[in-house]
Amino acid sequence: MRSMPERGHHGPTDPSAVPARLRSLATRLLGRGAVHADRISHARLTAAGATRWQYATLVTLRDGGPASQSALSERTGIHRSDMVAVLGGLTEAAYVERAPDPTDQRRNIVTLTPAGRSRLRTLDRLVDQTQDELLAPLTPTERAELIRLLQRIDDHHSAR
Amino acid sequence: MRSMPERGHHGPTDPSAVPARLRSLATRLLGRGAVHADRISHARLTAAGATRWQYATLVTLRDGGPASQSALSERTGIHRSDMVAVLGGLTEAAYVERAPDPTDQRRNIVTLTPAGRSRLRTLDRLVDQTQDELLAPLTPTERAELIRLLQRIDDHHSAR
DNA sequence: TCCGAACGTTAGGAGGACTAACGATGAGGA
DNA sequence: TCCTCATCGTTAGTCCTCCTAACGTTCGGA
Repeated sequence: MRSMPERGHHGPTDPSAVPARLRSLATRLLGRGAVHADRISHARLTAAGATRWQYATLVTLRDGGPASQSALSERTGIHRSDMVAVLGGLTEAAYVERAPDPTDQRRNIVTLTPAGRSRLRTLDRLVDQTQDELLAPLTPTERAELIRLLQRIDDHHSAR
Repeated sequence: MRSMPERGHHGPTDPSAVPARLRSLATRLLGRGAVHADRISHARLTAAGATRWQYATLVTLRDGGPASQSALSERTGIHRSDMVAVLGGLTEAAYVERAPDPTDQRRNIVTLTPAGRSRLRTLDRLVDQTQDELLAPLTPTERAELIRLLQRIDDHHSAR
């Protein structure tokens, strides 16, 4: 059924073998955390035939209503050159409609379809599961604290 | 001087435009945090002609003494197929020596040279600066807490 | 009217994390 | 002892994400 190689799992098997200096580097921990997060969400989403970028785009359309591609790009953080293919896939699946903006010929207006809205509800549940799997070792309080700290870092480095 | 394109900075300029649902996803925050971390450490390290992988390898040698390539791979989390090139670069710069293990012809024994040890001291300072730049918006207590939580996640998902 | 900016699009590159496969070597069991 | 299987270093190549460069079109301000 699956032709592509399973996304594997290398990395250290024995965490205690990792030098303390490396183990406590925030840059390294974030990188490794992202790898775990990728592995988990990629697995769940591809099993449903979706991608992270598609999900982010659908959420943004539900949240902010119809928008141009560059607005979607800005809000999702997905590069506008990558957004093209994302919307291509979503349009093909009829989760989204792409029409020229009558007031500005340069823009497309992207709209969420009912099918897209329904699809999004499915993906919402899937994404909730990925959060749970990723944060499994943390208590609810710790999860909230982690998210808060990560938001602060993201906001700081995204600003300007 | 630099022939390669500067690693830019796209992403949302206005964080408030990002849907709340996306903004609070741990998977997304980790991904974005890793991007910021990458940008910062990549910038500082390439300016010094080094890479993250080289640094991790040097640290591991200082911490655990001479080791085979597969041991280094295990301890750093760098894939053994990538370790080849890392050690190639370090050997060429004479920061490291690679000699066949007399007790096991399959292995190489990698040793840190005095030059490598000195190089490592320079990089240590650089890496400290990257941590500081990345974690700038957090207090010392928050930094420690973030690191602790990220370690828990990494340990959990790295185990077995 | 002209110039510069914005928009969507295509092509492509860098870097990280892998898989697959190879030859050589080692170790354990029949 | 012989055979089998695992391990080691190595090469080649894949996938994904993030990002640059350039293009033609369209808009808007001086």
